[in-house]
Amino acid sequence: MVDDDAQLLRALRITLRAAQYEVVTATDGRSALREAADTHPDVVVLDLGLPDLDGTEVLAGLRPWFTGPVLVLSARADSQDKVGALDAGADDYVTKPFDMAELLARLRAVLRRGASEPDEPVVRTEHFTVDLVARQVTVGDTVVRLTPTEWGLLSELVRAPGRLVGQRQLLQAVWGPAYATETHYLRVYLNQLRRKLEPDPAHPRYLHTEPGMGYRFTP
Amino acid sequence: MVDDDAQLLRALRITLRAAQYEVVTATDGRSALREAADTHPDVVVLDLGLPDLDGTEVLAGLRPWFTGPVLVLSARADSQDKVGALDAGADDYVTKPFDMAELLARLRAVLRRGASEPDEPVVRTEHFTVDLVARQVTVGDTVVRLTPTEWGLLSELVRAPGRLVGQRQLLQAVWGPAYATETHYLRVYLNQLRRKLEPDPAHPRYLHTEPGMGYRFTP
DNA sequence: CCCGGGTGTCAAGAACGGGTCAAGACCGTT
DNA sequence: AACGGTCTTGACCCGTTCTTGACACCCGGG
Repeated sequence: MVDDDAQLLRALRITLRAAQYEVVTATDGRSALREAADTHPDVVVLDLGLPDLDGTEVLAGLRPWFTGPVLVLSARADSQDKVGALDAGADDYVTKPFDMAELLARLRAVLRRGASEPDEPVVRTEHFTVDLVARQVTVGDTVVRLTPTEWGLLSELVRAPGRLVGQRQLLQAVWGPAYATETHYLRVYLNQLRRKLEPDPAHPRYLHTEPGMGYRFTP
Repeated sequence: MVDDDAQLLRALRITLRAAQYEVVTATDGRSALREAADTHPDVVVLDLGLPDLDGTEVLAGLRPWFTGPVLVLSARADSQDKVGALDAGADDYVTKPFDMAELLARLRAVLRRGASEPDEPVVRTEHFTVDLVARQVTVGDTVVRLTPTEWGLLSELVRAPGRLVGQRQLLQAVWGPAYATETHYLRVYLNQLRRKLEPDPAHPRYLHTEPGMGYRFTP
């Protein structure tokens, strides 16, 4: 739970405890990010109005590696704000003041969607490591520079280790919904990624192609 | 999209079409359930105020088999109603009147979470395993590559363990409605699947033929 | 005994999708 | 205005996959 209002924090903590949740709190953005990285929570409840960082910045800091649900609280009811937060990675947006029973129900709803994988901020293989938080890739001991597009593609694949990611899904995530059929882009950029990361780019060991379906990162 | 207000339905359809969604509509609960079963949508937007069935009844009819997200619309802002709908399996709850941009953002948010399946997504037999989420098939210890068509066929069969799946149903699901009579395809691809999966392809143990009817996967 | 519907099996050409390279378009910076 | 990096687009070759046709088989009924 991240909120700068100690009053509200206390009330929430009591209610959530009573509902059998374990609660960790933070009152500003920086400590929120630190706590999240330390405790690996199942869900984050985040107030947008924080003293140090903007709420969306916290969201942006969380999202590269945190795959669990984030429920945003905010005093602002403007739909601009809602769209911004949701597109920044929030799973739900509740405006203050809110009904406690509704918040709990929404928490149950987002948690129901599976708290599946344990989140790892850093993905390692024998040949390279991908640091989702620092946005940095290391091959052997040397840091490799990736372009924004290359990074977007790689992080999308690396976040689903072993799972097949459909080409449509990749295109929509990296380029946007309008590019869902531009499969050519994928070939070009996968090629570049393999040349930068694979020990033998011609015979990929980590970034596999599943013809007609998509691509798969195999750790 | 399920709503009895034709006006709203039309507006939504236009907006969603523009955003590259394919839209199927229904104006009452019963036809909504029928359409959903026929078209297997990725997401359902459901108005709670319907002429025939109560919205929660539709939700209850959907949830036993529909694993995708359901976004509920309602004129009622009471938090009792919200809690009820969310606990009945809704993924989000939006009160009318709503801002279109917000609805789209919430749609993106629930779709981003993907079609996570609550039931066991891995089907195992003594000789091979089918991981429906990772889209991977393993025979013994080795991973077997399937073509898109082979995978489509296999997943359709494996999703109904022990049950007979009609030829027409298979063809429509994998090749599309226009191919409902091309039973030859089934023979060719079942043959390939058996050669890849069965211990003795000539005497299938898992992928059985029911002459004149269809095929059956027996775990 | 033959016949016909439905099935299993094989193979070949066509169609498709993928890898690769490089030139041009685009963008922000200097 | 020039520059560097990045993204988009086009062209080519290649392997795979899909489609289609041919033929053998099994099994019941005439």
